[in-house]
Amino acid sequence: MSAGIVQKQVASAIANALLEAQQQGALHSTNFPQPVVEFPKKEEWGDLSSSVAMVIAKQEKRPPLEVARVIADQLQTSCTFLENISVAPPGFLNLTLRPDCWFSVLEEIERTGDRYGHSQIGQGQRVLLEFVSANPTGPLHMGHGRGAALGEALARLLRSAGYEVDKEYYVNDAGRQMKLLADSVYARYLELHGRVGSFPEDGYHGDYIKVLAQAMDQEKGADLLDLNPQDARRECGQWASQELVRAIQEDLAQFGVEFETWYSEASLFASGKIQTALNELEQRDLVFAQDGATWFRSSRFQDEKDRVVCKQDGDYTYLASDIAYHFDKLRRGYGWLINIWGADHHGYVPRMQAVIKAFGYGDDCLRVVLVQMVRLLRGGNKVEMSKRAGEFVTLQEVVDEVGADAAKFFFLMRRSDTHLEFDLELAKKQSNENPVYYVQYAHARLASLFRTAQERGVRVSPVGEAPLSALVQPEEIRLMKQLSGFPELLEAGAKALEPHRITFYLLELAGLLHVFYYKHRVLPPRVEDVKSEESGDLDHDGETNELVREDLSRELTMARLVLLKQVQTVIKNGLRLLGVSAPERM
RNA sequence: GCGCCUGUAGCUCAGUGGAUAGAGCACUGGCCUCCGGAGCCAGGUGCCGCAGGUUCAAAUCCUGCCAGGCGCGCCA
Repeated sequence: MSAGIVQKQVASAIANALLEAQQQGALHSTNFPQPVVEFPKKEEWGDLSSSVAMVIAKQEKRPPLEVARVIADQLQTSCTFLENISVAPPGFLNLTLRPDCWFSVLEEIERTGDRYGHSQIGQGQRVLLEFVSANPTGPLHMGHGRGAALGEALARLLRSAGYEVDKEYYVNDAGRQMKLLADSVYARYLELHGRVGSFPEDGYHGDYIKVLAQAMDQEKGADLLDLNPQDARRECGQWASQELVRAIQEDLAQFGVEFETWYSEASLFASGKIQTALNELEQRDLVFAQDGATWFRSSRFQDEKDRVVCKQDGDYTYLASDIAYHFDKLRRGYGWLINIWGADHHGYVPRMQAVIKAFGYGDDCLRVVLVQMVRLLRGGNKVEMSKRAGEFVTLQEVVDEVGADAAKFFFLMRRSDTHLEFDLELAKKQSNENPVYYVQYAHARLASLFRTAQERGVRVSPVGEAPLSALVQPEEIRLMKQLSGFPELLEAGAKALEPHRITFYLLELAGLLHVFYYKHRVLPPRVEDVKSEESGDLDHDGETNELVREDLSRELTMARLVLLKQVQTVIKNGLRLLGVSAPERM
């Protein structure tokens, strides 16, 4: 556990107060829940608040407000780090901490550095995260980009929470789609040699097929014309899918997404793993023959009906591959499988859950994260895409146009199960409309500050040596509070599989930083500035942007530099989890 | 017909049991002699789709309905 150390401290203080109150007869319950401590919505309500009084009111058989007062009295006497404590209807405990409580957060960040916020809730459990897994029948498009960004961020988030995550891409290099690809490429190849090939009815019409045929022609010349059509087609298919997989790998690498393994569907056939998995099911009496086909009894496991795994013509269905694939994942020792799928595959989820259960695993072993469609806009107008005609915006085009950072950040600004509007013009804008730059700018601004400090010979001291008691301004306290919430954010985000929470956190943190930075100075003015500035140091005041005086002592400079160093660390940590760069300059 | 997802400010969306529901954008007006103005400040908006229910407490949980999206193959 590494929920924010301040919250932890307060929670245990409340827990102690409950016990003490009970020993003194002020409370009667024998069992107390772990007190929940959270940031209240309004600053007037204090730094932290707890609802514990309302939770135990029932077992105490007293009104929540009365219970809250008892706890408050106990805390008042036993707790030294509280500046103020109050109760509010219907029974909240509102706590205001002494400012120096937050200093421990700065120490914690300095001590743990780029691991600040990490936890061990995953306990080293091995997770297989499968995502993208687009058929190697064409280039990746926008929707795949969303899945890719999500998967990469999720992997990093889960690793930060103590899971051992492997990322895997399942390559569908078998089956009907591959046959169509082979036929399409072969037809284009024949055209190159002046022969009229019959282009498959539902083949792939995109221009990239022609490009593939040309490339293959360059490499192999007219060799394929001598083969019988069946062998030639197979050759075309294998060659094309290899090329496409390589192109996909390049696209993803440029997008900053890499996989530990690329798992071939065809290898399941070649190695006999499909038959092995089906035999395993047969031993469990979960397959049967009917109408000349072989069926899996998925209805035993809350699927709506049984499913065919081997067709009348003897071919395996796609489900058969998936059964073998997931069986293999489990056999490789992963205790938790996470699949990121397009939302249009949601109907397939119960079937896959049935497979997991059929092999004797709990249904919590497989978690499917569904990703909704991306609606692409350009300056507010919808960009039409038609996969049929081979016209779609590829991931490559988007990355070329707006950059990998902006693309990833935009993909991760929404919960995965909501539709996403992606406006190319907005993502490109280098202005306040663009959230990516707002966060990155905060980081670059701090980097610049530290460069300037170094130029002027001002050293950033270790936290332990800094006069932190100089930090008393609301903007400073707010920053420290926000920093203290980072560990809890990562834990909760990992549990919920929701990396988008990090983007919102970073936008808030960047906002607090910008406000602070506007209102307060950190470095003393240069000597020549002081001479020309007879009226003394200027600074900005509380809730307005009017100029006011603020004495900038040496101590204050030191303390603020140390604070901002930790802010920079956390922004960098957050951006890294999203897979977005934290630039030193922009 | 059945199933899954979504419905929150003009727009795009946060918020999944807590207090008077938030942010960005858009709109209006202001702020740079100074560490990066890609920044800051001020201005107002809501039958939280509708109706019941559970609870001390519901945007959040349950039920029904309405609207939009997506599925429901011996396709992948």
